[in-house]
Amino acid sequence: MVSVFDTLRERGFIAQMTHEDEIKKKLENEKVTFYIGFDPTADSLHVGHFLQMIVMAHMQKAGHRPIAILGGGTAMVGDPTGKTDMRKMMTKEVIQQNADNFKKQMSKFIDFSEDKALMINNADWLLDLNYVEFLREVGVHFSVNRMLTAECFKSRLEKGLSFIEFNYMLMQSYDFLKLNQDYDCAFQLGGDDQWSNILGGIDLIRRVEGKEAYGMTFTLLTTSEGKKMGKTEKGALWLDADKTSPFEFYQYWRNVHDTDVIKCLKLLTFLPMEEIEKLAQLKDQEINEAKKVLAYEVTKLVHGEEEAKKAQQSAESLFGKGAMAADMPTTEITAQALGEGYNILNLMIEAELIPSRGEGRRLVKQGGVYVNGNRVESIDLSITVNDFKDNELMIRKGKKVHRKIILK
RNA sequence: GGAGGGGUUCCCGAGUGGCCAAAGGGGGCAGACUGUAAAUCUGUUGUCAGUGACUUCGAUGGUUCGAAUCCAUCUCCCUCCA
Repeated sequence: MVSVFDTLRERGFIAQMTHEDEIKKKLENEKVTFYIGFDPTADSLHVGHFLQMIVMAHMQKAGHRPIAILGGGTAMVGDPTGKTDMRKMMTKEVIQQNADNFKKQMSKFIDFSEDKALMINNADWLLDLNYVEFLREVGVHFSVNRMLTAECFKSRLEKGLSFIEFNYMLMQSYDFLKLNQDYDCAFQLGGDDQWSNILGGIDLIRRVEGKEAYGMTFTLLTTSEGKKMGKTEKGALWLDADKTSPFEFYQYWRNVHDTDVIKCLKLLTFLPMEEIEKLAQLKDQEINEAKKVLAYEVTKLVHGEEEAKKAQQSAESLFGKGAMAADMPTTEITAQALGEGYNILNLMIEAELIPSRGEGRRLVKQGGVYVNGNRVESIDLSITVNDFKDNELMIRKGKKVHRKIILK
């Protein structure tokens, strides 16, 4: 039996940890309660969160108990880590709404039944804190001098750091202390950018409770060029099917860089290592096979097997044979609106393929627009009923962006 | 509270009365090359329109034939001093 510790290490999750030997031993011999925090700053989880949930799932499988902390309280303040600008302040209501969405999505990956995992909102204790008491209980234990030397604040000192954000570290540390007291949780995990915040909590527990606590961070999901992964032209890659369709989601992973495929397979899927090793042997064109596996597996985890299959089929017929795909972004148009003929540019605007007619003109001029597989030569092209086959029409922009128009 | 500096198109950043829809870079988009990859090269990047019109340079008013550029007020940000 392989321990979770070895699994995490083998798959390349671990970035830093506080006490390697103790952590390893504990994970192998005890049932450990650990926690990861999620700040509800958007209305859906994204890929960064996904990685954290995979870790939780690995840990849960090994018999440990995860606590997912929803940062309903901390999100009120805003984590300055990795941000170059001050965050927008969010209202209580928005944060609450986001937290609810998170909860729903998270339940897909983690088993919260029978106390196997907990989900707690830190707003429960943070919002009611008394300022002076908090300062006396928690504030005393923090040295401003030392905080300022932390990497996460350093960069912000040049751009400006407000007092509210400066306090983020104290609040997260307090979370850890609270969980340690109430749930006997002595182990915090997080993305590598959370390292200093985690250390803050460990320090606080040691000072207040005289107990040892542990921390571990994981590799941030970055491309080989060091950029954050999960960004698309529309912003983040969301786990919510309404915000990022399963097809788009699939395509994102289908198109990752060669150099990132294996890393992603290890981090984002539960495929056994032997299988991944095999895929790692592939060269050049064959790497596409590994990408297909990656895209399918990740989509399956997030959207379910059925959606993953659909996305895969769409992709194959689209890029493979050129046949009609069953599932891809569609736009409906009525025969009445179509009338005597609909200008191609207007149709593309209607289908949200282009933001303006100017953009459309450019695309056509440069030969980047196709209707039913034929390049559009003129911006005056008029689409009529005759262009539809079985009431369907395909418009393609560039090589990868497709839209199906349905005649009603 | 005092002194100074600044807010330019998606981002960074030039521009200090007409030649400015505004240099340059980044990013985006398309084409070529490919493996639905990367790198590279080319084109393009305010809106509408067949070369012209309209809206834009923190906000509002003013000076002027003409303002991103000058003046006034407001607003936000930064630096130094307290």
